[in-house]
Amino acid sequence: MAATVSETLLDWYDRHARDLPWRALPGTPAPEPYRVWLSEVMLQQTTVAAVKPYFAAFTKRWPTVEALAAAPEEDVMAAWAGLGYYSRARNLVKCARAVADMGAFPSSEKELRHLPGLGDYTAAAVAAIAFDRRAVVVDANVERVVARLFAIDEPLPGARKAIRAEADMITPDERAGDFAQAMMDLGSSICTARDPKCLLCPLADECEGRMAGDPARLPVKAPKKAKPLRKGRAWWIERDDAVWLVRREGTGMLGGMRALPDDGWSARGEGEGGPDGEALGLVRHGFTHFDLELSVERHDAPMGEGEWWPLDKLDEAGLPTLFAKAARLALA
DNA sequence: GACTCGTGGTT
DNA sequence: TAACCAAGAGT
Repeated sequence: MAATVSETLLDWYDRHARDLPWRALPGTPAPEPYRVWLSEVMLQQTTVAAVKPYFAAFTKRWPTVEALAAAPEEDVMAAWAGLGYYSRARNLVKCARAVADMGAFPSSEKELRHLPGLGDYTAAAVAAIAFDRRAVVVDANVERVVARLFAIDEPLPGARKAIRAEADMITPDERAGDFAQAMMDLGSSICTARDPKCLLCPLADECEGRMAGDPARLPVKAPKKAKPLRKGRAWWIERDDAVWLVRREGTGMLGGMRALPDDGWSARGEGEGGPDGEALGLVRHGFTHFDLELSVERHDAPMGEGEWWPLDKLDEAGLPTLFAKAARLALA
């Protein structure tokens, strides 16, 4: 009898699994749920290479979910600075505190799904990887592998329902966590978005997309809208070897993060004016749905509520990358 | 379903 | 180099 997709893939995973800091190698006990959850949240829309140093820093500073739950939110936000999608950090604290109150992470996908910051993907991933529960784990890798394996021509996001149904069909009752990670390893190393390495693929013989002749065209996606260019201004206010920093509003762009005072470019398309200062230069920064050209200007008087932050400790301020760039420009 | 929400690496 | 892309969630 021919091997099933999951058998073939798990056999491949046993031989080729990537060794990652948050992962147990095949055949060894599952990692602590805390580490699985933390890594999965960090990995949302974020590359493995970007996550590694943050995962190391977080687990060293906060070794348990209880430790993280006891941390001031401000410290967690600053530690997250540079990783992006800052609502993840806000929800990380909320979730840690909820779990600490519960006593432990719940083990079912349904209960996990109710925790802040855990959507369909992350709830399924934690249930499968940390608790060895059968769960259908669907991320962008799985979508791509399944769309090709079954030659699903319907464009995303409409195809999600069909993709999930096929993923459910091939998810095994045992080792669902390894199966999920195998699908993601396959998607990131072999069944890549562009130029898939079909000659190395363990599933090549049964891949309908490959048989159809052009697997790279799958999954079909709707064209993206062009990103507009917004312009804004930010002020570098320096006094006695310190700079004036503010904290941004709790939600929205870079919400809850320390920042330079600015003209409100994020809330509107254009800034709201403000005092003229000595021009220090322009910072270009790309966000998900627009590009920003930020004019950094020197000013002398504090603006709004904020704090004087010592320049020799600026690295610890937790500035998101946009403002870290602006600071670099001002100090150059 | 359509938008918002970061960043850095790859092609 | 501009475009594309990455272990998505919340509204």
